[in-house]
Amino acid sequence: MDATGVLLETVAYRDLKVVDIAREAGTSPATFYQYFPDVEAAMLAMAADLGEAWHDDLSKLITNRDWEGDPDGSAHRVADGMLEFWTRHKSVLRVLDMASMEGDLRFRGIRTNLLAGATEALMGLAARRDTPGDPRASAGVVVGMLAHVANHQHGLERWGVSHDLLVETVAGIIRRTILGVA
Amino acid sequence: MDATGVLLETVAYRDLKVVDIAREAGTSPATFYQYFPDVEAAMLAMAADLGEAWHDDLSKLITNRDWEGDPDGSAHRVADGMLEFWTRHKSVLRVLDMASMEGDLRFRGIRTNLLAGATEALMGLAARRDTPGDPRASAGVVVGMLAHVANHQHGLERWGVSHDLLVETVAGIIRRTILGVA
DNA sequence: CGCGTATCTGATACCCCGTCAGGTACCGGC
DNA sequence: GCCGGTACCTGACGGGGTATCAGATACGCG
Repeated sequence: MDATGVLLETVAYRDLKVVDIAREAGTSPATFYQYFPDVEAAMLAMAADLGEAWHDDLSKLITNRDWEGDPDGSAHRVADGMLEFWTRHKSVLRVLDMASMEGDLRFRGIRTNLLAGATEALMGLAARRDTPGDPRASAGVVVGMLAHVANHQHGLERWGVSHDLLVETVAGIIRRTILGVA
Repeated sequence: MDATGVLLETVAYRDLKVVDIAREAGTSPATFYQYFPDVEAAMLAMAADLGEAWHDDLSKLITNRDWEGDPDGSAHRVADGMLEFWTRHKSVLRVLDMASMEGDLRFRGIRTNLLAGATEALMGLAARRDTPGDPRASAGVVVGMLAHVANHQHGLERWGVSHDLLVETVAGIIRRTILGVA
């Protein structure tokens, strides 16, 4: 799995071969097949691990905030934290995202669970503050936006939107959509 | 390219083989290679076609609106139109998205160009109305959000967010982020 | 030392990739 | 009707990745 992660940093998922993973891990392809039936299974395991490890942290990122006293700073902290998390694990999250889009139910389950912590925290926040609009839909869309922006961060920067400006903009949307504060 | 499109509806990009495309097109693999050096090149061509065909339509979707008289309805119309467009071409757009995430500059160029019409239209709208926040960043993030929501529409529906509610929520974010109307 | 268990790997059948030389169809000039 | 040109298609093949299995190797334990 480590070797898979390393290769995924530089190689497109489509071109990720068992032979290369085995070579990177200093072993033979046959050994790989003792642990996983195919590359997809290895990715599934990596995604599951990531979900396990971060489910709680992501929800804490939202709940451990003083939303009443400092809504603006809190929104910033959340935006920044999510972007940072996504950047750190982008290669795995990319595959997770793509497989979910393609309708793979196992990956989608992991993705839903990984984001559930964050989404439910935002949902509760929106409900408690009586923000107009459906809390579930708002939270889901906001989390999705965060994921997408994180994935295309590099593209947006090339297009002339700096990291700070991005955080600023995303924080604004969180504030207005979840907290209902202009 | 038609055969590729058909297969992409049911098969993951990772598992899209030249043999299958050739079979679907009722020809031999060697024929495929007369037109494209590999599967990626075929996808590139399909994405480019899509960009060509929709660049203008997507910007018209935004500019052909009575934003002053009916901001709410206009935002709805835009949200719905983008989601519909994405749904119609989801298989190609999925690949476009993924390749862009993975840093492929050719795909990213096409994606930027495809979205440029819509993004610039929103940018102009935000600038004209003196909406707080950077117009470029706001427009970029909003368009990204639309793309992401469209890609994960099915997942959100499974999670309990109906299509109508999604359009409603997204329209709200457009209204507040671009128009500055609560 | 000897046995059981766990782990690894060389060898292999199969499939897909990408290329080339050589076919086939069509067309315009004679 | 023949003929040469052009465009397009394909069978055949070397190269390489996939997935499997039988057999080798390492290790723990009485």
